Amino acid sequence: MATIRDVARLAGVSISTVSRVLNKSGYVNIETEREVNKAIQMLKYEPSDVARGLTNKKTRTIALILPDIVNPFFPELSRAVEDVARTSGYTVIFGNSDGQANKEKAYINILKQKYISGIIFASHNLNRNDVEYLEKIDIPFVVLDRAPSQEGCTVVRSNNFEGAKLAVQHLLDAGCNKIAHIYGPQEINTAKDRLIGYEESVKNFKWYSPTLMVPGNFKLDGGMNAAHVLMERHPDVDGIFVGNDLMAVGALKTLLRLGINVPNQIAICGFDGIHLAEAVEPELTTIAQPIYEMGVLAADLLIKKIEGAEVDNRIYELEVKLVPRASTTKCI
Amino acid sequence: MATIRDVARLAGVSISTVSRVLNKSGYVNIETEREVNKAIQMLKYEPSDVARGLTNKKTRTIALILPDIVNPFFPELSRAVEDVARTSGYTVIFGNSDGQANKEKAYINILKQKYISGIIFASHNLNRNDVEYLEKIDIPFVVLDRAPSQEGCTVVRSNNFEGAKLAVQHLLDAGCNKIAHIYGPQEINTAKDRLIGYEESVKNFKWYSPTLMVPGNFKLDGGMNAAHVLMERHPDVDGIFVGNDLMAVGALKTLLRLGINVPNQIAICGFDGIHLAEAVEPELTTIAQPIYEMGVLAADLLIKKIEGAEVDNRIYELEVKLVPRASTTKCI
DNA sequence: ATATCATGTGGAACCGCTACCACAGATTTG
DNA sequence: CAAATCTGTGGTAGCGGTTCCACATGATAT
Repeated sequence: MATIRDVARLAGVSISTVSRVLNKSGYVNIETEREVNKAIQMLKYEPSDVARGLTNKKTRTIALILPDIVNPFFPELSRAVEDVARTSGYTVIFGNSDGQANKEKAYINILKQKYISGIIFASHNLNRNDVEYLEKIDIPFVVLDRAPSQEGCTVVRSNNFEGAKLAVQHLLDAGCNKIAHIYGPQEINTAKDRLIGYEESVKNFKWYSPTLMVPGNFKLDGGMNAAHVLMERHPDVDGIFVGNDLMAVGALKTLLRLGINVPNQIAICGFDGIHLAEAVEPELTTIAQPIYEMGVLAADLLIKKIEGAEVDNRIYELEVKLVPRASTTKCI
Repeated sequence: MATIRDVARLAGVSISTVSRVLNKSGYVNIETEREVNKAIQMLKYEPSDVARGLTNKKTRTIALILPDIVNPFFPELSRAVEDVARTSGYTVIFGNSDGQANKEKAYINILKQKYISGIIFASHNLNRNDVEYLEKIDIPFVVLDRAPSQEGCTVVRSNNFEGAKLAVQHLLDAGCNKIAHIYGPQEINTAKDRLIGYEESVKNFKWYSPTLMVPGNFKLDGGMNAAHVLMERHPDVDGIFVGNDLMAVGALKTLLRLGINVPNQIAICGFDGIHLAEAVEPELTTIAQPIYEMGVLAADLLIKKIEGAEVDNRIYELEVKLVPRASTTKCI
């Protein structure tokens, strides 16, 4: 591994000069620059990121902390982040927090020691303290989905409330007359917003009842169980808006097993827009979040912050989109 | 951020001594050690990984290069790698190569500059040159699934050949009398092994014909298309062994749409054991690879190599397991 | 009693790079 | 024409660690 000294020696200049051409900083004679570049080529020299990191306190590495990469929402998001990072010359470290605050804290610490350039938190548990700490140690960060109570964060998310209304409206348009909702853990903001959106949309219907809202855990089995509960409580529902696609697929399974025709007897609409929704039969209608775009935006914002550009510390809200598929297309 | 010097000053010793207690190297008086530790605690000191990296050429960071994290096989694998890494004090960088050799090369270069400690390649395109290069620059690595032609690599994979035989046998046991196979890209070793396993198992049956083998791309749509092709060619098949779960789910979709009863008219068996197989209805019988264990093993082996332990450069082959589910459980 | 060795500690070079400072000659400026 | 400014380059002090070497004791061996 050639070092900057080797290049300097070969080019017959000082290391300062090499550093200058490397960083395009300060004055360098065009001739000299050519010589240096020639030497760099000959030695196949590449500056050590680690040595740079030591002086700069920045390592062109960003971290992505998410609850669990196995949850199908996150791979696509990660892909987006990695794509942006790579093309911008960054590298990405990923960590699973399982939504546990201590794992997150531990990661923050490790990342600090590594002079990580910035962090993206996906649906996590940051609190005021964490935010203050991150600001104190001066690590730029962007939050996905969940806005810490404290203002002053850059947050990327999509419009869950409107999405929920969209879902209900779609089910109504599809001819449903009694629409239930399976909701996710209420500690999670997105789940809450979707629940509120549902409630708001249906509360004035005569058929509305609070018992139409059944809790789930945002996972497959949660959706399966919730659908069972729902069928016992309200055998007459003919439409279900499920808080996320994973649970919606679970609910679909339950209904199919019960011999219920989807969509003709009961229509289902999910939320998220993950690929899984297209894998099942009938394919799942869903309110699609622009997952990839969210990842891209988060990564872009983070990199802007890292590189010192002014970034509004506000909530960047992206629009969701109804994707109608077979699970809500009743055949007359 | 406290540095080692701060600790030394507070403890009233030299930085050499602090370094010694940090690394438990050399002699340190038990008293002194206590003092130093007290100072470390008081200052909340944590050594900088970057500075350490500069001297050690190692950064307690491993990289995981995979084709595409969006492919449902990889999140689980990644999770395993990250779990092991974290508990061993390592951090993981991940990169998507899309199976493109140039992206892989680019990553190797970047990782070298970052003094990465080691790399795990998942189903990638390493060739002799790459292997030689990695050995030359002395970066430990482990390969998943695909063994580069050159020997001397540590490879983790599962027994795809036996798995395929298991699948065929299971379909036969389930009462199938004409079994087709949808296979994956033959550049991929695993796909090839599974195809060979299939062929070997069925070639002596009178119903066997090479046209029972239909190509797919290891993706959902590939499975869908292949199933169509198959149904036109051989409307009388009553069992399909599909080269991976993703395509199997696609095939299942096609069959269901054609109004074919699965498993009664046609039974389906996939390969991989990804969660998706349980999300569909009927649930998919599959030959499960121990995905998580493979990740754990790969990470363990890599870390052993990094830390200088002797690791056999051989193929570590794990057993697959038949997981019978509804898609092959014919009702009489 | 002297040589040898295990124990304990500090000094300083070095890892590879950046950035500040100093210096010198060429150009501008007032 | 002296002063100020621009251009171009080299020297060197860090960044925060690790590690080798030197040195001082007290204990053990010969």
